[in-house]
Amino acid sequence: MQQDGALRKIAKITLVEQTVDRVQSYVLSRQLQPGDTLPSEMRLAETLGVSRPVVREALRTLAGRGMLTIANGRNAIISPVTATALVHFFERATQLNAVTVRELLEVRRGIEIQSISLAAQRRTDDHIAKMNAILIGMSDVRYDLQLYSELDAQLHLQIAAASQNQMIYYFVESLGDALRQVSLAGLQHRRNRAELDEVHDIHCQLVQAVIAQNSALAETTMALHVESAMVALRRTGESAIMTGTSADTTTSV
Amino acid sequence: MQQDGALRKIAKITLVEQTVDRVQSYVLSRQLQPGDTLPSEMRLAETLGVSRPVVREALRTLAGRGMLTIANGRNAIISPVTATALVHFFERATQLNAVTVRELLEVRRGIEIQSISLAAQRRTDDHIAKMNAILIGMSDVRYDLQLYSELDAQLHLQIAAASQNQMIYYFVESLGDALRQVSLAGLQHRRNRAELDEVHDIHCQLVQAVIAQNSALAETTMALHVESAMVALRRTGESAIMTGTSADTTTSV
DNA sequence: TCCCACTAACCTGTATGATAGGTTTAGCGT
DNA sequence: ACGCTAAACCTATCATACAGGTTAGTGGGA
Repeated sequence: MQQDGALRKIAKITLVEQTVDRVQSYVLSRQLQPGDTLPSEMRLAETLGVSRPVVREALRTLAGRGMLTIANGRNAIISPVTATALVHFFERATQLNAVTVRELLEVRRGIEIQSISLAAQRRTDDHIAKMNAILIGMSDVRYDLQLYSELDAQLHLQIAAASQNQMIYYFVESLGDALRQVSLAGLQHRRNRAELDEVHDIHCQLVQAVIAQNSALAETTMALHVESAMVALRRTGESAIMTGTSADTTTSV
Repeated sequence: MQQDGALRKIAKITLVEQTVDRVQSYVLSRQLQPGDTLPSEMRLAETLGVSRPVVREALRTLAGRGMLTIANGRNAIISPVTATALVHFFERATQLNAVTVRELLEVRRGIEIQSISLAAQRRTDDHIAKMNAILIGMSDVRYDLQLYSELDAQLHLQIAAASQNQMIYYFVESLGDALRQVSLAGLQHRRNRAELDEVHDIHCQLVQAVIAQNSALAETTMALHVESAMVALRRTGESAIMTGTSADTTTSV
């Protein structure tokens, strides 16, 4: 009786998983858009011939993937595409140490260069205005690391917006999130004023290149910018390895 | 009456959502690694003071995010980080037309350039050997679009492997997946032999640059390569817009 | 002594039924 | 015509039960 397990395994997709697929097909076949609602759990259960708990678990799975929003009293709603799935992904990768901060920064380098390259080609006057506004704010808080890094993130987002590429925007958003959590605190502590001025100067150059629609210059400047972050990280990485973990006094005295 | 909505929203986190967070904290606090198991649903339910269905729905949510694997008879298992979450994300973005193929290709451009740049710096002889093996295979099937594109994907993956950056590998993997589904069929149909030879030639140049550890050359060559794909896409995009929702496997009744 | 088959304990998969509480809508009253 | 309320609908959660998969221990046979 156990030997047909090999065959069974193929056929042995659980009801919940089948339901996940079928709900997904339902959404796809009707071309449901963000904001549209699914039928109620009871109706889905009847239609698909399964019990309500099975439907609920399937919906939770899809909600976990970022496809649905579930709330009390309302039918499930199709979610718009957002960066949350990416945020979860990066969060998890860093928490498991499956991926190092260095690796994230390298990805960021590729994305940000592409981002500013497109931004230089496609930016509108409106984008420029917003970037300049952010730059002015940055100059004001230039020596407040907390506030500055906040505006720094906004500037990079604005550049991504100017790239007219939604996907790039999501990546810049989620990568910024992941990197802030992982390394920013430790990273920025050991910067003196000269270095901070230099960083701000590069930010100005970035915007200048975008204004001038000089995408080659924008790319190289951005490369410089990200690489300086990598260097700073390497510097901190040597002394302050994982302040968060156990109080293990390594014997490397 | 609507004003307390803000307050309500804070207090009104469902038990399932709380349980999601608490299970996640549990995993984090114990530093559970891929392959490790969670306590049984019953034990979790007791520990957290909720019913088993609530625990199950929370676990399904986390499984949807790619954090857990759930199977019959076994406790839930911590999943390794894989590209599946990214695949779902890209799949959904393209299905909703929230993102165009052009946008995906632009992201790919940034990632692949970074990928090959690092590959040129870090590749080992073993990587080179595998790339050459793939190139030979490609040459053999040079005019069979189906087989060629398969090896093409493998080559790009091998380059990503040589970059020694796991995250980049995931991106190359999932972007390849998304782009294959969306555009490859239509895209490659209108290529004649001369163009195919040209494409193959560029592939050879890519590997040459990696071998020579010339990362600048590798970057520009890759830029060329991806941009030619963009041009080809634009060409097909004009006539064959959205072969789109193929009525594929809507199998089970 | 060693190996294998079998069973018992544990676990997830799924269904049913019930109740509490949030949302929406239609109807009622002014 | 407008506002309010109540009914209808829906999700959230719980308790319970049983079927079927997995694993480990146990006892018997070679």
